Amino acid sequence: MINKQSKLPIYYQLEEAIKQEISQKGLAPHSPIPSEREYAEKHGISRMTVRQAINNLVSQGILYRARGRGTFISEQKFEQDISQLSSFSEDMRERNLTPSTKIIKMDELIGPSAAHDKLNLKINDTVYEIVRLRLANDQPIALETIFTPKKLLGAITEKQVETSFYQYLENDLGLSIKRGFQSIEASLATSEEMTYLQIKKNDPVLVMQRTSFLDDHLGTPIEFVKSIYRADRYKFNIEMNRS
Amino acid sequence: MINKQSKLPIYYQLEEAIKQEISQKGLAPHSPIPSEREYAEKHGISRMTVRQAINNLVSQGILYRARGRGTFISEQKFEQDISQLSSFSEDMRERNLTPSTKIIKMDELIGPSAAHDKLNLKINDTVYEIVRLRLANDQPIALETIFTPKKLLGAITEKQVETSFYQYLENDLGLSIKRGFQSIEASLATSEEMTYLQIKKNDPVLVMQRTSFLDDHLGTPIEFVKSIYRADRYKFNIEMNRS
DNA sequence: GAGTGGTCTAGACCACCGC
DNA sequence: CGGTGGTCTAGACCACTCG
Repeated sequence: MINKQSKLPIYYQLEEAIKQEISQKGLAPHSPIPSEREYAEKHGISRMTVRQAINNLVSQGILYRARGRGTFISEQKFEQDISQLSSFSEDMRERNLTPSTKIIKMDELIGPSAAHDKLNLKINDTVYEIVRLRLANDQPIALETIFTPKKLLGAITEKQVETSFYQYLENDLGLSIKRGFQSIEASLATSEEMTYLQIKKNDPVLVMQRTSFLDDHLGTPIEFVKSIYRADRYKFNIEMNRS
Repeated sequence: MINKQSKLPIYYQLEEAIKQEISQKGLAPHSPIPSEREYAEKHGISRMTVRQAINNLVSQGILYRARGRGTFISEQKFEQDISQLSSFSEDMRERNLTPSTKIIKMDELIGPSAAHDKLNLKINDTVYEIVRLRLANDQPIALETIFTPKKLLGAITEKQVETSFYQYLENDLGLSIKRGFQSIEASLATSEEMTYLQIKKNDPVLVMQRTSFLDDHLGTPIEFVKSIYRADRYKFNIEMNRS
């Protein structure tokens, strides 16, 4: 129900109410929901407020409108599922695998480097270099090298990067990641990579490089990471929109 | 200027006017634009209408708001640039390369197949199988096999798939593609692939598989394509949002 | 305190759809 | 035709930011 005294905006309460209504009644995709005027009258609110709630649900891909006909429930979930920038740990959990990590190396880099470039840093800024072997269900999947600026992280210990680096940034440091740019190519493993990943000469690997940026309207780069994935155990899945 | 007699909505005219204002005055990212009340008064329209225009520009990533401070211009382009589902031709042009195509094979498949599964078809539906070698600046880049349902395309000729298949679907058939789901993995080329791509044994390749869906609220699958890319000449670039 | 965006109201007219 | 979403108005009060 809508509570006009609540600190939460009415349109937001209505959004939640509509979402709940859909899941509770188990409404199927393409079933109509009540009209905007019905919602307005039922809750004693303005139609414009109803529209704001519905607009948000439409842009979340939960509803769609048809002029002259009504508002309907979208095809399930699909539209929300546009693939998100996700960490290795999140990715593995989504695949119903248990992620784990072995830290190989932790260093500090000073002076010019490719990472300084990618992270848009000055020459005398310090960069952490963290090399981790990532496993799923205890099987090696990827060898990952993270570069991240010391001035944004402060002091870090091995403990803090033993699990999800994104989780550390977001939950412990309160940094919010907005977007990432990544490239994916195929290659053959180097001998060091072969050792850690337990693969043979001429086994192909996927090389993913990513730069992630903060949600601070300056788009500050927060990490540059290069990951080598075993091609026999990993495949990228991406959902994309057109236009 | 805003024309209230125009058939175009006022908010849309204002959107265009603001975009033009930004590019004409060459306003830098993070500069403020006039307040909502200023726009309303200046054009003799309601503030809610101004808000609708600005909301649209915000969701297009052109502007951002800051409560109590104002509305500002976003960091250039970046936010709009979330990578789009694009065809080989579009992709190559974006990389300033000239795409071309050699058709290797055109067939019709009947009976059960992996493509029938991916395209959600019945057993006795006919599927076109089109194999094309894709080149950029006359260098072979990818070997591409498209599966697409005959019942949605009708009769097709080699001429029609000599250039961009997406362009053919969209411009000639008036079909609108909404989204695609793709996977990317690394592999070694088969001997047939090696021949067409002019690569050697043990040269790695990228294998991309994609299913594309129409914008028809049923999300009808319109193509399943498997492409083999030369790893030395091609790399996927993807921009993604988080949360 | 003055100005900003965030929310909300109670109407209105329109174009479109299906019967 | 009646009902729908699409657009628009002319106000209002709020929370927030900044000088």
